[in-house]
Amino acid sequence: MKKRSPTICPIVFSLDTFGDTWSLVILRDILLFNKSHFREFLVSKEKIASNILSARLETLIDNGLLTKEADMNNKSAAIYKPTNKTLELLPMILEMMKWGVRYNPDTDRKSGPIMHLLLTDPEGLRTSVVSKFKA
Amino acid sequence: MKKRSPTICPIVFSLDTFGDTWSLVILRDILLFNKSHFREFLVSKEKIASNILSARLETLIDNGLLTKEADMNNKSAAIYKPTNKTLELLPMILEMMKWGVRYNPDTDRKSGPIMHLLLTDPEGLRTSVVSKFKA
DNA sequence: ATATAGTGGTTTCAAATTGCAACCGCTTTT
DNA sequence: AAAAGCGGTTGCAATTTGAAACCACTATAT
Repeated sequence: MKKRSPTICPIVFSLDTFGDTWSLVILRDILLFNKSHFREFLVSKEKIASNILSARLETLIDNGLLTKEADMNNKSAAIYKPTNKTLELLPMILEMMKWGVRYNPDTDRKSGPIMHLLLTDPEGLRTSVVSKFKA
Repeated sequence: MKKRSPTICPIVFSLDTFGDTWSLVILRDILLFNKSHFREFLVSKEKIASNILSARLETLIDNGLLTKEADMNNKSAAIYKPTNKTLELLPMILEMMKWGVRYNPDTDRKSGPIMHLLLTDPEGLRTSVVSKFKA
């Protein structure tokens, strides 16, 4: 993943931190779809390649957005979790989703409680995601 | 710029629409720094190459985020303007900026009224940007 | 204990994208 | 008539991506 030099612009900083094709897809899977394992990220509809996934997880950890810890139930398994830095990204992610729903005619509006909450009570959705990981 | 297939996910839709390395930098220059000409985008600190700029402007127009019109003061000049679709992206952009300011120690917090407004009255900042283009 | 399947990856390599630099045609200014 | 401004395009090398195969280790089933 390409990097620009240190920037004074908050937008560019954000783009350099998570603004590639895959990082937000991974964070979505973690924050909204309760995924935490390498293999789970591989099977999402967007079909990320395992080498790319590996690289992105590494930069997300380097950027302080994810932690990696051992799964105590399975020595060969790793668990990826969001940090506070990532949870504080939720307002932006929810605004992005609102915009996406508004302009993407293919949006899956009905299925699942997430889309419904997004449109009726986004702040409630945010706090419920946060509390899921603060627990 | 790479594209994924039609998606039901609002996040992926957003990423496919403006989620590359340069689109939000261009939109920032237009929305916040009052730029509208090709040459103006070229001289921003991030140093976008002219061929890439050309390609991005084209996809932004194709995606309905920009319009291109002739500059009546100069036959060889073009003016790029944001659409409503872009103005509705401001909530997301402002949340992205808030997060960037919070986590980027290099952020230029003092200079210019934008950073001050972002932290004290983001909604006022949003409406002032909108009215700038609705006028 | 032995084989099978699950886990988190790495390696290889071709194809696509990016980025730099030079160049271009048209218009406006001097 | 010359020079500078405008919005680009072209050519090409370097980087990044993506698909597929492969791998070492762990856990499970027989």
